[in-house]
Amino acid sequence: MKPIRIADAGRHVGEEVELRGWLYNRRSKGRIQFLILRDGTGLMQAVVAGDEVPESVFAIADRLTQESSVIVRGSVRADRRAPGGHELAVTDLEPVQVVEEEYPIALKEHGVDFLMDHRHLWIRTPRQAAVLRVRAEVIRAIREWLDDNGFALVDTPILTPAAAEGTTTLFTVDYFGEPAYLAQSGQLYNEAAIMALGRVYCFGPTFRAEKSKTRRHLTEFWMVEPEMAYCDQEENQRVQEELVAAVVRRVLERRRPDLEFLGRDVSKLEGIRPPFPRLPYDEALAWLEEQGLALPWGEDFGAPHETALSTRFEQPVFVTRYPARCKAFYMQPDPDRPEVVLCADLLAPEGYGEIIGGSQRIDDASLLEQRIREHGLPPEVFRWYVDLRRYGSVPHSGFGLGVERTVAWICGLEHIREAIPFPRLLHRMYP
RNA sequence: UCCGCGUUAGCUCAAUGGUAGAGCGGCCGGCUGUUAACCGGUAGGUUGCAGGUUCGAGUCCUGCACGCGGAGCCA
Repeated sequence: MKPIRIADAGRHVGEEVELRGWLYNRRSKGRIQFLILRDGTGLMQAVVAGDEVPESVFAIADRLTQESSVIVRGSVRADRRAPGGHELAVTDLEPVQVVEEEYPIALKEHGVDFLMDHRHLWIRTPRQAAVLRVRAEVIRAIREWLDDNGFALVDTPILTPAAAEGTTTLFTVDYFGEPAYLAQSGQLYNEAAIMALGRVYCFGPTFRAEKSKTRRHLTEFWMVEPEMAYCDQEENQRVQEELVAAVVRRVLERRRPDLEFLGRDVSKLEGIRPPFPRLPYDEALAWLEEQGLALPWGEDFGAPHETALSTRFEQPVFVTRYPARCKAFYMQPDPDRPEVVLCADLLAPEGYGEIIGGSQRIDDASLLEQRIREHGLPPEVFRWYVDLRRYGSVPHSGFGLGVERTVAWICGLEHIREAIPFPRLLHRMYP
């Protein structure tokens, strides 16, 4: 008998098939039982009718408990009463492991802390599984778009000798008696790699030891960082908007049922289309002041400012040309206004806020050395980085896109912690 | 690190300073179209920890631990 997956059940109406999965729920009504099965691709109801199966099969069904693993055989039929429109008329049941203990996660509301303690089981629930499928599609879409547009994947190190930006707190590890740090960015290495390969990206976990307690922060998160030689900030932003639009389009194409299950208003995503609006920092500041959120020039936006800006447009918005003093040391000054840098943060709409930070990088060796000094960074650690400006330096740009923030936006999640299978938070390392 | 809130049954939550309860889940029973099914029965507690006030503390006070929400920082 042919094993099928629930997502494909609609193509097998009238056929005898086999489903291999887990019991999500069981509703028993005397001599008829409704087994709600899940297999990772979806949910499907299997009907065990007392007058259609042997007593032994009915008894097995009666003993099945929540999350027991089971193989079910029967014929697929359309039925309006079934969730999803079709169901399995069971002829045979093969329990693989019957859960003997009480399953911790009831099909009722639970608190976040309890669910996070049981994250290894929580991910089985339809909502969490839908988010994880969307996440997988987001990552696949990013990689495909970059691969198809001339970017080479370059894997940058996780263990690094020093801070990339000198600002954020890093996790320290013992490296044979010497301190080493978990990478918070692959960008600096990417800048070396583009001089070899032209356009590259790294895609991996990054680590920030910041004691952040917000819905937008994890201590371990995934970031894709494209970097491009012979590329100015204008082109950098065009690449960003094309990539983001392509990812949204792809998720709508392939994971629309998951988005709808999550209750996402997909019309908002369907409207995402480049070009995205550009908003210079100075104009953003003026607009924020009108909104009663005044900020002195030179300050970076706080959470309320970012949220306000990201609800102003239907599209993601580029906030450009920040003051140099609130940005990283490697950013290229605007030749017309050296007090601002050629950079942009991309803020997702609907209040989601920053999903990308990008900039044109300094390509002059002596200016870069000056900035390293000004930021109090150890010059010897950055020697190789300055070298890149000595041997065939070119204008170049790049950006970093936060995977979990992007997934949270696309799925419409309240909190970033549901956008990664096993989140690492300030007070959470388990499971 | 700062501000605010919280911690009572497996889970979600009630309980004027006066006998610790409900719903869900578990277990037993009933029901042939359920939709987080429903109906009846039943078991289940060191009220986060340590002190204090009081005739009496889940409730008031002090300290601690843990968590949640937000801020700062950032993707």
